Amino acid sequence: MEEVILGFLSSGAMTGYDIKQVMSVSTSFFYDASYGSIYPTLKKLEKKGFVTSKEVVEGRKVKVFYSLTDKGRKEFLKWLEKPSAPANTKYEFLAKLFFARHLPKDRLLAMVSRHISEIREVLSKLQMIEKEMKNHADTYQMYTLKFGIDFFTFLATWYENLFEEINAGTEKGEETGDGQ
Amino acid sequence: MEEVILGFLSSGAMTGYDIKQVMSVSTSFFYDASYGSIYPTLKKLEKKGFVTSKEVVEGRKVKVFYSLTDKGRKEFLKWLEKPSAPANTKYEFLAKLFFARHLPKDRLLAMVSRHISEIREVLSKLQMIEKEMKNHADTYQMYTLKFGIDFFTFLATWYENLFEEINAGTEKGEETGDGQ
DNA sequence: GGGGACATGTAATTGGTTACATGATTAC
DNA sequence: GTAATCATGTAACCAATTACATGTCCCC
Repeated sequence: MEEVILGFLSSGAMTGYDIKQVMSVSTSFFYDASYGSIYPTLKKLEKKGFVTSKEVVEGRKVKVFYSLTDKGRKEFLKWLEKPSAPANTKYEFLAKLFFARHLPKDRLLAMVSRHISEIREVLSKLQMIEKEMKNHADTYQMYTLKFGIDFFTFLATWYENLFEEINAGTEKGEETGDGQ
Repeated sequence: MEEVILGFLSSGAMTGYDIKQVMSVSTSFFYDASYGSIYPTLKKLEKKGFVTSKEVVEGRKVKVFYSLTDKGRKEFLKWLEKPSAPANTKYEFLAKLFFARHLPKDRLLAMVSRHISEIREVLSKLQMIEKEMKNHADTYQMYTLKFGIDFFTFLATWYENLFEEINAGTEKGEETGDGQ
């Protein structure tokens, strides 16, 4: 988290609020944070000397802008090159699929199709963002968006296949639900 | 987490150690936990009345077996049908890709290929598990494994494409690295 | 004057990890 | 006899969320 915030600040001073806004339209599908995490993290980063804050008065409102220090930039670049595991732990829906033998098939099918429509929702949101971002985002930011779109497309088709397979099983009259 | 443990117990009494073992060969790529999480969770579940424990003496060793109560089974089934978001937050490598403009391209390419080989490692591990599991896992457990294999295959090909695209860009002599 | 977006923050709690501590059993 | 794995657990710590608290600005 700390490093991601440094990353956002690497293209200029921002407020905590700004960071949250930018996150929610650019990285939220693979990296998100709440205000309750962002603000304290910024203070922590300041204490560590990775960022500096500047209060800017706008009318009678005071905004707090944070900017990277050299030390902070170094820290960020160090993080950037550090290898990171492909681990993608905690996918709740899949955990449910793992235990799906305890569910009657009609309920399971309902769950799967619900999941598919949620995936499709995210997908269309990402596609809208992609259109808006085109031009004023850099190549790599577009790649990550592309990843999101490709990934959720993969998910949608995967679960559509799953639906068909389960459905085919049902028609043949397999065992369903939880007798225990 | 609590519910996943209930899920494991739904097919019979197990020790905390057993749960961890089974997890690591069946769900670890989408759901994992440490002993320091499993044991306290089991005690918590017992306090809530979702499981009961039984100490079984084996030689001079004492194993603690946990089993589901009716209340626990109900809780588990309730969880199973509750909708869960497709959110897959915190994918560190993608966050790094998002900020990759700060990296010289050769370093980025090295990172990507490193990531690809880590993905391939997970993939071959999953394929081995699939062979072992075939027959003594149920349909749905095989589906989740299949998901893992398909997902990591997707990742590998996606990043291989990315590698080629970045590489093509380099050859044309694009801007590289971080001047700041 | 009320609702929504702007803007900043704290406190309580949750959910987990890592490291530590301990001891038995098995296999070499 | 010693290393690996089996087996259980606790304490310290950490990262992050939710809920709360406060207030401004702007538009209808």
